[in-house]
Amino acid sequence: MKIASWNVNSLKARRAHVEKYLADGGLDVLMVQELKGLDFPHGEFKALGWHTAAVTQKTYNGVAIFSKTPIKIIKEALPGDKDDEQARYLEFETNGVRLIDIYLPNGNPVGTEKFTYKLSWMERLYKRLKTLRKDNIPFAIGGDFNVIPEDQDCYDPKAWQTDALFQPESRAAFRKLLHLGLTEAFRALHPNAPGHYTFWDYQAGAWPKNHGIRIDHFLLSPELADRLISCTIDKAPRSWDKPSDHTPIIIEIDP
DNA sequence: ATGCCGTCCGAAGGACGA
Repeated sequence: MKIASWNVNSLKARRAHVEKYLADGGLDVLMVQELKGLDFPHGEFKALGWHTAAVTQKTYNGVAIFSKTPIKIIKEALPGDKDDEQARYLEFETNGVRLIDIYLPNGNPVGTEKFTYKLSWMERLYKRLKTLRKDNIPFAIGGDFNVIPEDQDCYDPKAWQTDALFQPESRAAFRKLLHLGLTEAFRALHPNAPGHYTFWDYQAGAWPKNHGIRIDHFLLSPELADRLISCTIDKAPRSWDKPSDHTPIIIEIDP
């Protein structure tokens, strides 16, 4: 079972890219982030053979899933704050597996309510995942975590020192998720391997110079970690015409 | 030290991203 996560930076702008990836990627499930629009063309994707679900809002955020098998939606929002209307969370089951698609808040600039929102969102996520662990529900969570876990996940740690993605608080909150007994798929299979990124800024020639950061991740509960076959970053879509600034990360799970 | 680029909304340029 192949599951991919990809921040597409506008579904409207990346529609052809997504359709190409669904056609050629050999995926069972694709989870995407940053739809950046209210409308989601369920009918058009159904015609292409995909079950879909989406949580959207106007202009910002938004997450969606594509699956070859029917989708049972579990939650369309992260519990813990009824006033939070940002479309960043989708928990579902498909093909007998619990999956979670997230677009974790960016949090910049540090020292503002945006950063405290990021940290509070991560604490709410911790509580939700803790519940799933306590209830012994196997799951995989993937998405744009907007966290650079370690120095080796960043081409130039100094350049990111003041960024919300690299703050000690952000990284500690990420580790706290791992301390629930979760496996970070890419790093578990590729330890001590710097230079592997999932995001490259559009500016300053970041892509050709491989000045990237690794911020898109999959975390697996123990049962699914046991079944993890591979975790790869597919750099190809970042080289396409008018690309997203992120590229897909893919896990393969033994069925 | 800062902007670089891209997208949205909407019809100019600010908000946001990371």
